[in-house]
Amino acid sequence: MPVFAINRKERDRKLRRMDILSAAEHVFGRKGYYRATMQDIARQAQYATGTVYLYFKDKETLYFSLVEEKMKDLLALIKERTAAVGDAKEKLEIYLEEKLDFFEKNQDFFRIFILENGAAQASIDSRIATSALAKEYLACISEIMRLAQKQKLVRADMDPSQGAGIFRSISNAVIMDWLKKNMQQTLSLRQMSRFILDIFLGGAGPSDETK
Amino acid sequence: MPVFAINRKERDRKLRRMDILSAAEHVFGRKGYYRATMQDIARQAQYATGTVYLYFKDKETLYFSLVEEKMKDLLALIKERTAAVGDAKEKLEIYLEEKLDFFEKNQDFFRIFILENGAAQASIDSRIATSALAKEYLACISEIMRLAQKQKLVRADMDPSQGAGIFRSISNAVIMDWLKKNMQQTLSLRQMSRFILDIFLGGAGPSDETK
Amino acid sequence: MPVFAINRKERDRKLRRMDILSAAEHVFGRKGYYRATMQDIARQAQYATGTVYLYFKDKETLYFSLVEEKMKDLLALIKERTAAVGDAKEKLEIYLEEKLDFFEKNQDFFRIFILENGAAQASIDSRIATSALAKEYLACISEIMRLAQKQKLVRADMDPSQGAGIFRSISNAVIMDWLKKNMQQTLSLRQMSRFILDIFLGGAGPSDETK
Amino acid sequence: MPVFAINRKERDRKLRRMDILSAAEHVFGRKGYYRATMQDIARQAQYATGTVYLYFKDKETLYFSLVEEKMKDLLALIKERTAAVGDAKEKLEIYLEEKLDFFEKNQDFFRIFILENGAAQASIDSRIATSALAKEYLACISEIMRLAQKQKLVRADMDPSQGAGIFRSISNAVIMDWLKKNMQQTLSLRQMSRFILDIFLGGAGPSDETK
DNA sequence: CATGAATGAGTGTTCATTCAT
DNA sequence: GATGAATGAACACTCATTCAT
Repeated sequence: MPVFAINRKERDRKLRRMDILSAAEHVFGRKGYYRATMQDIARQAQYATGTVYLYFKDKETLYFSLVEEKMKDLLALIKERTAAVGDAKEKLEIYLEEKLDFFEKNQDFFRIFILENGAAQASIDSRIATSALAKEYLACISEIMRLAQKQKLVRADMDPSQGAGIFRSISNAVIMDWLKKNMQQTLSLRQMSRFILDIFLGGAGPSDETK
Repeated sequence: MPVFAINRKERDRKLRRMDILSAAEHVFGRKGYYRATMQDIARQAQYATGTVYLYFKDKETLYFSLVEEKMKDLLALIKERTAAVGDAKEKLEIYLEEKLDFFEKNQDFFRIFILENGAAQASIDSRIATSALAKEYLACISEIMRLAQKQKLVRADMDPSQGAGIFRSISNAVIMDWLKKNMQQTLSLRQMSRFILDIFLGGAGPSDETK
Repeated sequence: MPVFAINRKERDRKLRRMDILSAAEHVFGRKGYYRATMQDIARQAQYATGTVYLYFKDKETLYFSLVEEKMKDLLALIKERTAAVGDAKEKLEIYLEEKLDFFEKNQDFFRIFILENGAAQASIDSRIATSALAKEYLACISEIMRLAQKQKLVRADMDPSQGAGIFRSISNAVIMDWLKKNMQQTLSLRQMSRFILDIFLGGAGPSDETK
Repeated sequence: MPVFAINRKERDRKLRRMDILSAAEHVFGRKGYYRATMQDIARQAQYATGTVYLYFKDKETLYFSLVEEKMKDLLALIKERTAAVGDAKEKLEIYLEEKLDFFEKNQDFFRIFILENGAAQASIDSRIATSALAKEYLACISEIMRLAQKQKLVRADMDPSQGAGIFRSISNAVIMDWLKKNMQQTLSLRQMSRFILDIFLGGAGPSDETK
């Protein structure tokens, strides 16, 4: 019984934690870090202000927990599904599909992700710059990039991490574009996967067929 | 003589305004909008707090003046130099060179630019989203993109504004990369121009020569 | 029990609100609106600065809440007690007694009241000029004045609202005088009621008996 | 020549001082002491901010100089004209006429005067409370009041200073009323003189004729 | 554990006053 | 003397964080 009780308690605790993270995602995603208040988030989660502090030490911790956990989910999905295949092009396709699916379902988070990227890269706010997960995320793409070079899918004279940065940028740009143009959601974001890969590998120049 | 005096006054006023804008660029570029305080900026400019308010109505106005004026400078450079040529590829090259030169000289501002881009795109903070200049900037690249399509430089089945977004993303990614890796500044950023254009037009796949 | 709990909460909230209003009365009454700081008031109420803002949106709101609520109390007393009688002279007597009693107990507020009157009449500060309550207060006296004219207590050739203004002025002058001379409080202010009425109705000329 | 020069200088200085006082009257009269800024006043006077400080030590001094000098003018007029007559009633009439004339010509100042009265009486702001002139003004009316009692014009059982206070209050109330109702200025304020005196001496009760 | 009232440090902004020109 | 740009102290208000209930 005590075991069950503890389990229930822990489970409940996790549920509440998730409630708060969801609320935080919603609020941070709409207002950004500074304009979001802890009260906004607590209210959104239907808890009292103080309750949030039982689950997260402070605002910053809440924010980074959110970013880290979402990124971890995404990264886990990607790693899991790409691990199974050996072909670099297929890995890139899977990576894209997972990412697009993920952000189609987590649009609030995409806005956070974009800003966080910017802030991290610009090294404004000490913050995430040092996040292990952010590095791992980059490393994961870089790894695929290296493989792609070995398989002659990607030109050899390119720093894999730079390639990863470019690949990520293009996909982010396309997601952003989709978010703005496709507010009505008639078209699935996932369908952009092939287009992104084409652009990344073949560029925006006229397709080979035209040649 | 009074005419001179007036000129001197106006000139001095502009100089001081520039001092403050420079300080703002420095501080906003390092801390971001919210963590930067008006005192930080005043101190950086070696003025008293109140003095800043003689030149800018409030913090927001200071920030947007900075963004707008820098963007205007950049846009003016680009427009002026691309206007002279008719070839789309050459236009893209010039665009890149100007942009790279500009951000090599304005690294603090690049960080602001990136964040502002993110915020604007994510529609967080009403802010610049509606900035006429930001739109003009986008429109300028879109225009070149349209021309590039007409000249068969870029595939026809691509929304010009999306193409512009992708082009901008790639160049930003490369600038970011350069900023991080090239802190020692041994390599001129401008030299990345050709690389970026290659990637954009030809993709990251193996170069044609290898085929 | 929950019902009780809610009642207790609301009651406590009202009590705290009153604490703050009392402190505000004290401080505004001694320093006036502009020289009083929110910290003064918070300290006087033995709260932190921010606490005041939990009960009042801003300084202006606090000030006007104070003025309005006190005026409402006074007006309610007067209306309630004058409603019962039909004789205009008696109404004026009751009005005076209530007003004198009220300001004897609320001397800090009398100072605010006087200044507010002045500011409102001088139309300096947009402020209370439009206060519904201030108008109602005036209207209430004007109404009595009209009745007094019908009952031949007051000369017919006088604008009731002007009569009300004069009546109020005389009573304020007497209260002011009492406040200054009677700091020791040996004499009840209420006892000036008959004197004020005599002056208003019969003037400061020699009494009829002497004729 | 030097004598003339000095005279001219002094005369000019006095003129400029008057310019500033006029501007101060205008601005203080419309905005009140705290909301008026030294820049408002300087601009109104068409001088630079610093110039005001060449003539008045600080804001408070400027304000009190204004109040004192205007009051001195009024008081001088009243004293001069009442001195010539021996009849108390006539003195009161003259007093009223001068006061009404004065405030008809100095409506901005009347607002200041009213507020200052309130503030002084309420002893808010240490300020004028101790002003010798304000006391002298009161003393002057009190003196007339004493005479009026000796001449059986005013009932003997009334403190002269209180009588003065009441007399002043009634006249202020009437001026206020006139200012509000007579914005179009069709009726001269001076014509209210008899009415005020009637009210003060005979009260608002039905006139003797009706008896 | 949950609550939300209380806290008070921190920031944007104003404006009386000074002083170099 | 006149100017008005510069100063910086002062204040209203916000919000992350705490803690008594």
